[in-house]
Amino acid sequence: MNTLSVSQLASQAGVGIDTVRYYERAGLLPKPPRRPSGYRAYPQQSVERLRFIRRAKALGFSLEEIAELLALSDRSGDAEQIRRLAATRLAEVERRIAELQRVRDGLHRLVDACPGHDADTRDCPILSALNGEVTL
Amino acid sequence: MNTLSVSQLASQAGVGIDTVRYYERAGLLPKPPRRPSGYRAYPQQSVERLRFIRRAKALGFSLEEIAELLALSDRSGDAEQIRRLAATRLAEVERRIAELQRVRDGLHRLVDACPGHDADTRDCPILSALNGEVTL
DNA sequence: CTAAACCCTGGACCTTGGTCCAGAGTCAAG
DNA sequence: CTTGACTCTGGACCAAGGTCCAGGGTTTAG
Repeated sequence: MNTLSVSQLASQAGVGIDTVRYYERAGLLPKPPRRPSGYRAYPQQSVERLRFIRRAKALGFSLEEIAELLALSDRSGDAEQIRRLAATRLAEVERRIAELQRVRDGLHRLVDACPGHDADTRDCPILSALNGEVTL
Repeated sequence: MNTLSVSQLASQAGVGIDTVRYYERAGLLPKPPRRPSGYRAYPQQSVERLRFIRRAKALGFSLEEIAELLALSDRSGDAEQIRRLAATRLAEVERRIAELQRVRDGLHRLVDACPGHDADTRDCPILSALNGEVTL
């Protein structure tokens, strides 16, 4: 047979069985035809669809956004909407990076200011900074 | 009276009432004395403690790590342990930034490759990339 | 004195992306 | 035919960090 059981699909796509069914519930994976017993019988295509999801997830798209990408990709319309989704994601990633860089700089100053051993917690500059007594 | 009710404390520290009680349950805020009615009566100090928590949270410490910082700060021992916690956090933030930069670069390539309008989703390079047909 | 505003507790609920389970049915090998 | 592996469903549960609610008691201003 050239259809796949749920466990075959899962292992070929590198995800868990429960994940496959979860994606179906979430509308990311179309409901597959069933064998008379009720077992899911996936077409080979589904492997690619799951891999698409994995790649998009790796780029930080939420499952909801991925559902949108898939819907657009299924409908064959204007590529502009796809570009917009990616650009939005990109902007958010850049915002997040900038935020983390601020956090990193703050932590850096704390760590650099701390003498390590030879200091008591009572006058640890990290604690002072967190207490707002000084601004590093 | 120079003690604070839970709502006074919350508003002075800039957090929600429920958050104060949540922090108490989580062990971040010591259980305050109670008035005969059972109402919590916080010392002024508690405002600073909550602000400490807010600053540490802004630096990406989890509540569990903050509990540790507070415990160390209460005990007055060696500042080295504090430094270690901050350094660990810093390393993790740096790891996360590097990861997001990879994501950003991937998204950048996608967005740059997409012609926007004038292309059909059938040959949108973003979808091709997500489908694994090409590697940008 | 009364009404509004406050506080108490314990527990339910939220988000995201799954993971696990019980109880029942199905399939393949020997 | 039996045994073990597989599958089905619906729902519970997890992390983290809160947020909200009901049903009751308290406090305070007017």
